[in-house]
Amino acid sequence: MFKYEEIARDLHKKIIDGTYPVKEALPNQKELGEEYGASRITVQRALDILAEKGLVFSIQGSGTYVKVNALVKNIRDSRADEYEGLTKHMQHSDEESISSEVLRFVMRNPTEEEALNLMLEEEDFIYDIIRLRLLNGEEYSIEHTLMPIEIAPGLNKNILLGSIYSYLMNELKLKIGGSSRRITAEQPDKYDKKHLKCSPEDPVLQVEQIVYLNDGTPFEYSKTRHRYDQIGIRVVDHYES
Amino acid sequence: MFKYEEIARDLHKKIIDGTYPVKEALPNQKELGEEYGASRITVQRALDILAEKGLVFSIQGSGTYVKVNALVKNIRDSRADEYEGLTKHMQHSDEESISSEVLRFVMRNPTEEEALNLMLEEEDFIYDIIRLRLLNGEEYSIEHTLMPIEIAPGLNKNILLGSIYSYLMNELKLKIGGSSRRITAEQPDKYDKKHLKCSPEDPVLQVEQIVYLNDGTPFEYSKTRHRYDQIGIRVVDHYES
DNA sequence: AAGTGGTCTAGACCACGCG
DNA sequence: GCGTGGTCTAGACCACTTT
Repeated sequence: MFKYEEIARDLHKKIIDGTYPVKEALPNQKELGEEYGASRITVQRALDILAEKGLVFSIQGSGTYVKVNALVKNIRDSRADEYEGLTKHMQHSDEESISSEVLRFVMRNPTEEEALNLMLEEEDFIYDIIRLRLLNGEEYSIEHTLMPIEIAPGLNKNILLGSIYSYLMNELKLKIGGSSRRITAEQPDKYDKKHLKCSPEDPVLQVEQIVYLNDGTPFEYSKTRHRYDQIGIRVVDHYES
Repeated sequence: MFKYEEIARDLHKKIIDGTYPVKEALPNQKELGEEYGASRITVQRALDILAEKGLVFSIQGSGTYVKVNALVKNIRDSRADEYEGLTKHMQHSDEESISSEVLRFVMRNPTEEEALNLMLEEEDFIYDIIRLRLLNGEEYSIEHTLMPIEIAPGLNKNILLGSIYSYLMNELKLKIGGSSRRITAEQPDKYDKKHLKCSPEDPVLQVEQIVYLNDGTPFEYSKTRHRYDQIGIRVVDHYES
């Protein structure tokens, strides 16, 4: 725990408990430095963190102020973030149970387009996985996942029944660096009708994504189709002034 | 233009032109400092910017490396960002023309839920605006926008025919601080069928959003419904290691 | 043990908002 | 003009990786 983190955490706390009320200015950087026994630069780093979280904003020549929606942010503190299929979303609520049904699990060569997306050659091998995801036993989404074998050797059906991600992160110690997603509404195809029990009028919310490791290597190209009445996707942005 | 920005820009250029190839380490911070006549801290700030953009990553004790997807990022350099209706998206392509049809433009009090979302009292007044957006004369989306009168006085039908945002930013000098969106797929309702010419099987991609000013004041609560075959929403994330 | 990035300081100057 | 935040420096120590 570094000093700038401690300061940020303490300021965050004081914003929530009302010590520094909404719309009001914080003490200036020099004063905060004295209060925490830190240099002004270190205080600035702490304030940068709070600005990143959307809690405060600074005006040069004037001061640093608490945003009027700072207390709302506290309810759901996140940036445009975490999608990664279903598993993580649900881990908060204990009541809900997730299970998977593996509809396909094969290895093959990628098509030209797939090779491009995963930065592979067409001679390389990938897993081709289709899973039906169930929430409390109810059809929820179909995940079609392509993954280079080289990155995730030893994938097996047992892992597919749980979370691929926790295998990659906890067992293989891979670090996820980011993702690029495209979200669309689609008409249901025959698989959606069969497995998600969609009627022809039930739209599907599709998330097409490429997920990258920390060093930028793409390791997953997937399309997930959700029943429209089961999910929405939340995105929170902060623009820098 | 600050020194750390110049350094970041120059390094960015050198990554793109191959001076610093993908997967390779950059010179260390001390050397970069000497090269640019800057202190190590300043170099670090420049590297932070590149890391934020997803171009490089650092390993303590080892070095700073170019991400293997750095060159791809260059194609579309953006964070999870800019949605704001239609206007901005399209301003790149000169061929396309956007027009609007104002279906509703009234003032009224907010409901309890709307007041909550816009941080208003139920006695305050809001604009209630519905616009049909056309791309090259073709139905594209329906935007339903609620906006506090106090923040955007003087809104008129002429402005609605163009971009509300450019009025707010250029005329009223407001600064946008961020947004919170929820993206869902929906069945078409009767308005979608009428104005977007949706058949009962044509899904709608809905974006519900609250947009905030720089100081955190919510100034727009809107729901935009798009024809599913006209748009997808792109989201790009970077996770901090 | 040597080299690298991460944190931190004290002090300086500048740009900007505000009265 | 004063006070504020924004940038920048030189130098220090620490944590970590690599050899």
